[in-house]
Amino acid sequence: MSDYNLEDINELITTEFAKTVEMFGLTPSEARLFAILYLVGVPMTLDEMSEALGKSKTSMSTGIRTLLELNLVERVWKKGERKDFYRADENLYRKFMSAFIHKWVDAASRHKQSLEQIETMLVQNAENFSFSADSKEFDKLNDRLKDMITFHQLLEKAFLRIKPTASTLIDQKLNH
Amino acid sequence: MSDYNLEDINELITTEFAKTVEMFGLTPSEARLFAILYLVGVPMTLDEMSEALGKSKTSMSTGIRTLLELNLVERVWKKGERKDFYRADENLYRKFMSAFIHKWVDAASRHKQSLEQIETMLVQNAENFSFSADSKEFDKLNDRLKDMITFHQLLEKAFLRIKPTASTLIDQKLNH
DNA sequence: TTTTTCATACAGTTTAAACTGAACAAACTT
DNA sequence: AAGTTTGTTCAGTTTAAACTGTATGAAAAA
Repeated sequence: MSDYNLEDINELITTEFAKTVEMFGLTPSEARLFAILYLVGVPMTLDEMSEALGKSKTSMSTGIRTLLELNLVERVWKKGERKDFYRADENLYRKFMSAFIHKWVDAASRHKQSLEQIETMLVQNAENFSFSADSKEFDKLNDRLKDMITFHQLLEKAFLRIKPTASTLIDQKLNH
Repeated sequence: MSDYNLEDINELITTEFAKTVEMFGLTPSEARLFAILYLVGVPMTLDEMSEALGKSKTSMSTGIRTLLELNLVERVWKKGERKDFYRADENLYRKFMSAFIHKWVDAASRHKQSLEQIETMLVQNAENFSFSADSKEFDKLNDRLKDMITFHQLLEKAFLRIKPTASTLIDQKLNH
């Protein structure tokens, strides 16, 4: 039988789990940081993370800030301790889905608005193009813009439909 | 009234649309390439793309290959033409959702399998840890592994629920 | 108050990604 | 067959991202 020690296994799990975290748009470093934080389970200090990842404290500081902004990690206060402690939330699915959905819906919505503004602007300037060789190009652009805006609307809806709680999925299972 | 020419507006739309495409994990260059391809509407050659983006033909070649692999772009054959032509599919939503869902479900599934293998391996070596100080660590790891695997299962399901056709969304609208 | 301990800003360095031009190979033209 | 045209490979370069160490400031300890 192959024999691994727990450290090796920890390493294997971290590497594998980090890959999934990367899917959510995090960099390899950020993903690995989160993976370790989650696997360790107990809150860690910047120095401990630095030690665990073999990277500078500065890197940990910036990395943890990203994770904080995404709300994937939280700072915990410990009595009598001066250092900051951070821990990864237990509920992986809820946290990731919330962060992910929020980020996407938000971006899709903003980009849609921008395109709508461009469309308005284009239509306002319609006369400038209507009597020239640009007429056909104008029509095509207008057409494409409408398709893009529809695309963004569909994206928003699709991502909003993903419920950030696991319970919803279980409910649906029962309905089958 | 502000006056833009069509070229400026084209530029605006391209830039804005590319941002959305980037959300799907494409690099800024790839996203911009797709945006132009979509906006132009007609199939383009590598040289035309190179001209339109102000980048080398080599870049276009590698960029278009990525888009092809994601199935976001297709090669079209033109009678009497020696050059390759490429066009972006009309149906944005369907294409992007298909590509996206496939990529994600696939990755989630693979990573889940890896974690399951590690879990099996861990349990097989359980005796090695049961009588040592590692016992508690072993339990924690095992626990974490189970949570991760569940997380991956939920991810798979959640992404599979996103239908890659807009019609589904319309149907749901009617049911309200 | 002075000293220590911590997190973060910043400038400089290292590392990785994107990009380019020359060379090549395959397909076509003459 | 010889010469073009076209897409891709590859080595080298440029550009951008990641990372580090020193410096700074804030908070706690002495």
